[in-house]
Amino acid sequence: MKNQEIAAIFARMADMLAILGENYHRIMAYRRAAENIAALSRPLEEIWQAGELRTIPGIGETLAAKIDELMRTGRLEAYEKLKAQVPAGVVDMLLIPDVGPKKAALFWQTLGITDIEALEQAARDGRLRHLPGMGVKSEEKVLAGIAALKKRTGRTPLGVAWSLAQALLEALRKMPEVVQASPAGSLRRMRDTIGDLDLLVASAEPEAVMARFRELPQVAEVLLSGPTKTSIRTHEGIQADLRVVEPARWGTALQYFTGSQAHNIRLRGLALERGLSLSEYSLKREDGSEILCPTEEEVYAALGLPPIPPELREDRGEIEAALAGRLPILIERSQVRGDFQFHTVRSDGRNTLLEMARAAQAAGLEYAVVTDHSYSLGITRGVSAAALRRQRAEIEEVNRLMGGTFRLLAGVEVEMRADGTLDLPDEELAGLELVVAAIHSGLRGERERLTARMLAAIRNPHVDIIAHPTGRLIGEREEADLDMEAIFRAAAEHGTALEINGYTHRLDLNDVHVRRAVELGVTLVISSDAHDVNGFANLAWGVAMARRGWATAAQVLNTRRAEEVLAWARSRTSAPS
DNA sequence: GCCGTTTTCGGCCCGACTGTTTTCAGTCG
Repeated sequence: MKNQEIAAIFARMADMLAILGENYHRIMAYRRAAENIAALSRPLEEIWQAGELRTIPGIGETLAAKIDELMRTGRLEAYEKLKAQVPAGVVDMLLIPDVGPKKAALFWQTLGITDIEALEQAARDGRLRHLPGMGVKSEEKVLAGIAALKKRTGRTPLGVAWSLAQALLEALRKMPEVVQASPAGSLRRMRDTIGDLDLLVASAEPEAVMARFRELPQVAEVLLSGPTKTSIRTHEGIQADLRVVEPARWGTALQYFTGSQAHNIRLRGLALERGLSLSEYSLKREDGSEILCPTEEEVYAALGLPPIPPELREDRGEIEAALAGRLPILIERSQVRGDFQFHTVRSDGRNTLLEMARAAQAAGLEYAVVTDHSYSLGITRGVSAAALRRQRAEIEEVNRLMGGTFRLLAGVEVEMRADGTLDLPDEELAGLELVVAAIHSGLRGERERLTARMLAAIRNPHVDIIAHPTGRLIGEREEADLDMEAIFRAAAEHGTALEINGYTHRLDLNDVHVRRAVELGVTLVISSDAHDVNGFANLAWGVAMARRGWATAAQVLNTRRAEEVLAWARSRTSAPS
């Protein structure tokens, strides 16, 4: 069984236990286990086979036994029992905003409601308002929540959320009462997808800021608003939460509001060990006196920790690494010298080679690899072998025009065909400076064949880089069913680089995959996959995935100069495979 | 259910907002 499947079972069990009114901490234990399993960079099955389940944080004797049962039999008796007790539709009610385990249980136990449709009908009939703790307003909230659930679009890709947030932050920074404004939450941690936009403001006049915020043109609906916290929904249907704090409390507030929740819980535990209570307002001593932290660094320092980059704050070992003085020095966007995938009008891009070269240089790059699609990819206009040779002359011309300040490298995004071969002959590939290989079709294929197709490309000495390895498209297509562990090991063995594609809807490899690739010593490249002159901005999202995967500059090819990259590619092609 | 150079039992992060309530429960992050 896959990590995500087992994590989902434990998360579902936590929901069912909560509805049954079980001990809160027992429920949390299931949730923590689910989160930690979902975040594992290795297959749980491997850890199970090695008998090392108990090394996973949050997995003790009982849960280890449950995982063992799932791995051996494919089912879990305790889970089956819970499913027999709690109707699935009642668990689904937890998806409704403002409906939690207590209310779901109330509707189920008192009115016999066992799915969302029946709940909606009961609310319309005015049957919820008479329940204990309910009223007319709560009944309306249930209806509004069901409506919101029905039109919910899911999570938003980082790059899309980022620009929406920037617009709100710019508006906030223009307000005279605002001292400082920052993204927080998963946005600041640069998760690949974002639920709500979390924004933090420092101001001595929170009510004035809230009033102005509610009136911004981006606001479609005010969901709740108090003196320190306001939630709105934008016209795009995305929720934004604004918190306002005094400037003197900025550090604790930014730390708290950035999360993740799991990271914060660990930090608060560390604080308690030192006789301190950490909240978004301050560190409080046992005598009630407060330590104010205007900066985040002071919060971490007070707990005996170096500053931890937001991208690492997931409780995936960063606290242990920080305590041991072994935090990685993460790659930064400013260290990126080149780009390894972009397209021009020759395939499905919108700009010419020269326009793209100038845009890449304006984005701070020294070089970029031209990677128009090869011929067989039906959905785009691909380049034939002959067109590729003509493009080579164009590249040289553009390089002359750029006057030595910027360099295009001759490459291609060559298609891996279903039979594992590439759709350009070896002699054509040999004439290129860099070869990027990718799969665009048949991604729903069966695991063994698809993996074999990837491995064949990884072993091909002409192939330098595998583009967007899992093929996922956020919100549209799941990752292909691939043996990623085998792919990482083969890439490490053959020195083939794997791409972190920064295109907003790809972000592929994602953070968890990057982490495993880094552990296994795989060489990585970050690509913008730009299809027009604005596309080089995508490099920032690729860098974000690299950082979330604990990648340092040394492991990412983009930090090397063009000549070093070419030397790397030549050494690969000449090496025996 | 997990976890421990304070404990193998007794803890387990902390606070805002809303709505239903005369002091708090539920939800959310």
